[in-house]
Amino acid sequence: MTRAKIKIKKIDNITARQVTFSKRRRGLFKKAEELSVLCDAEVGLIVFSSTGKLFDYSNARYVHTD
Amino acid sequence: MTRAKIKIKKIDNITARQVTFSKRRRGLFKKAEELSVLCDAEVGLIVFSSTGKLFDYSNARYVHTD
DNA sequence: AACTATTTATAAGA
DNA sequence: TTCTTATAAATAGTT
Repeated sequence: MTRAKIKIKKIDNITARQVTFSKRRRGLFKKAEELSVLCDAEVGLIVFSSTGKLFDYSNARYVHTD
Repeated sequence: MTRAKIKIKKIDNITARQVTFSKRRRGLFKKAEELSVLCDAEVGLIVFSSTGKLFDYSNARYVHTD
């Protein structure tokens, strides 16, 4: 996606994989929040890194329609 | 983000909001899948549009560590 | 639904 | 891990 185009396949090198995870995780959560705000949508996002660390986001509002 | 930079605030016009929702929802789900593949992460994503329509993604593998 | 000018995300490197 | 930067990707406004 930048200096060089990459293939979407598991990154073998552990260090490189962790670096990419940090960068893309941030981007993903940012996009998730933008979608919820711009479009008045409810979004829930859960990510576990390959080392088992949890990251999550939600803007859920508890609503019932009945 | 493109022809013009936008503010991240709720889009008032319903039609415009739906169009943006469709475009950005696709982008978000694509990014979610890319993260899971590239970084061997587990990702769960749930989105409800403002009209209550559900969209979800998960690559979860059921694992236990004990 | 397609187009395209621009913004944004990001791979590689420092 | 944080910054830089060149380039790929996403997307706002338009048609």
